[in-house]
Amino acid sequence: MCGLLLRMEHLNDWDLQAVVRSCATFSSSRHPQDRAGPPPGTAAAPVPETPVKREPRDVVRPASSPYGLEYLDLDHKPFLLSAPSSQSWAAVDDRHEMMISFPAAASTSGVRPRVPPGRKPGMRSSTPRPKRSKKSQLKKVVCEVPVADGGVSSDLWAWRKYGQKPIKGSPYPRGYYKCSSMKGCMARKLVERSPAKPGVLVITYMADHCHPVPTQINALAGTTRHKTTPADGHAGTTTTTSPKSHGDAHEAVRCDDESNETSSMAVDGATEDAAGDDGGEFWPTELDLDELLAPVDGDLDHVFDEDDALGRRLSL
DNA sequence: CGCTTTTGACCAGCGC
DNA sequence: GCGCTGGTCAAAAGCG
Repeated sequence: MCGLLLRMEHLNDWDLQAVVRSCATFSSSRHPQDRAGPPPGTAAAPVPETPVKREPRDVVRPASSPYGLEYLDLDHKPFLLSAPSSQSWAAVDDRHEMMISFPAAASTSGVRPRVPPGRKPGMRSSTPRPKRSKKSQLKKVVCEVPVADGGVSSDLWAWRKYGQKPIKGSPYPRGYYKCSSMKGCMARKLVERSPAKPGVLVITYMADHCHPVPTQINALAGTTRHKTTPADGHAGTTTTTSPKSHGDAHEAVRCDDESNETSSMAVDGATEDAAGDDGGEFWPTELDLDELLAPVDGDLDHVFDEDDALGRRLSL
């Protein structure tokens, strides 16, 4: 890969950490020595006052936030980061892209408030869902990851699939995932194959997590599935939060074609395993962006030159 | 037993 | 206003 492409636009108050963390994760997990240091992470992950309580949108995270977002030009035009192909991340051979888009009108979280559980059949009308934010206003982060990448670009979070829909114009269905790391977490992600590039998975993250990155793999998840549905680019969803293998993150990363079909926890678990190396701390949270971006530092000029081309890449 | 995925139905936004 | 489409819910079934 090495091409960690990071594109951001319309940055405002949305919590980017989860997203950034997501992308940071794969790179760090791919790069043993880079994350040799103590996961940085630790406590940096903002711990919500209550597990399910969302952090107020207007809360400004300290500049010293885990990923040092201050490195990013959050207030200006979109930019993108990419690592030179000469990168030492030999294991990563494909390009990852990420686009963060924010609506001018920060629709709260971009995702409607959680609907009280227990909706009864036929009672939907009695418990109207809050109006869904306009699609155009959803705050999204889009990552393109090569299918062959095994979903490494996935994240530390545990996701539970809650739906799948065929998408018009695309031969591949789109899978809908919610964060299952913690109940009440509104984080979601959509996974689908790019119609134009079947070898690329487009992962769209929406909303942010209301909890720190799970250290030990998700307590809520307990199963691992490996299914294959060759036809659609989505099935094969692998959900995993295997509570084992802490410390073998890299070996644990699956790259076989099957597991990488979709998001997943197989990968997530792998990265989580990495987190486990530190003894239960939220490792990624303090991942220093310097470290993360070090590989691309010298190439930013080059990257910016490509901005134009990238601007054409993803549009939601 | 607790979690997941699957799947059909419902709901709401958007375009015409 | 209507139809299409995408997003979500929740029951059912499967897995460890």
